[in-house]
Amino acid sequence: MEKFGELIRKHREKKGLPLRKVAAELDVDTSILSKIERSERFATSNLIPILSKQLDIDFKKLQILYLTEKIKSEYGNEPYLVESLKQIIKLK
Amino acid sequence: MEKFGELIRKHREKKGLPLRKVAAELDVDTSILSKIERSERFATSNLIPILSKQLDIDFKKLQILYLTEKIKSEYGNEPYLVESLKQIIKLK
DNA sequence: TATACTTTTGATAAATTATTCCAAAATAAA
DNA sequence: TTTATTTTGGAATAATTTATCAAAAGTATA
Repeated sequence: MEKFGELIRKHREKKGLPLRKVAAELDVDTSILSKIERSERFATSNLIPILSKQLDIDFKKLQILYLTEKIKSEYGNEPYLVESLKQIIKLK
Repeated sequence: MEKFGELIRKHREKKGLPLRKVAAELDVDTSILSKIERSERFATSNLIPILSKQLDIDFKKLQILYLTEKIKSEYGNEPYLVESLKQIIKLK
């Protein structure tokens, strides 16, 4: 599966926007966006809708990608994770 | 669904153990265990196996309960959470 | 009631983790 | 080369989580 960072980089480059410009819209330092695009760190959740809009990426797609990576990185090693996730889905 | 804290309290009382005793096994202050039992805070994940053993609670059951509550509290309000969880399950 | 014991509460502290900022180095484009 | 962009790493900051402690409240029993 395509990574979050790769996706936004791809879209940013397609639009010919420099990190500098997009980072300004997000109100973060260029270095932070650079790290996000290279998966060196996670975006904060408030950035998702802005990225979606600025880069014309479907919000649902971006949000799912974001959550998937975040939760996997945080809980990926926990035993019985899948069972737990199924439980959460059932309860929703 | 029964809460994590309720479950361990139920088992602790069934065994007639004071908070003090179980807290000592967990190497935490009594007040912390009290708060965990009343769902005022989460257990740390290293406590789960100890609780399981000391209180004769099935580890799988306890772990799933723990993860379920933790993830729900952290991500419960995120849009497309269910879709994301399904994605994670699929990838596993 | 008095005593001992257990549990709860809340405030503060400590520790951990996440995030940001900055500057210099590296890379790419003009 | 020059200019702009991107990457990198470290230091600083902020935010969150977790722990500690002491006092108050509650419970049980003599």
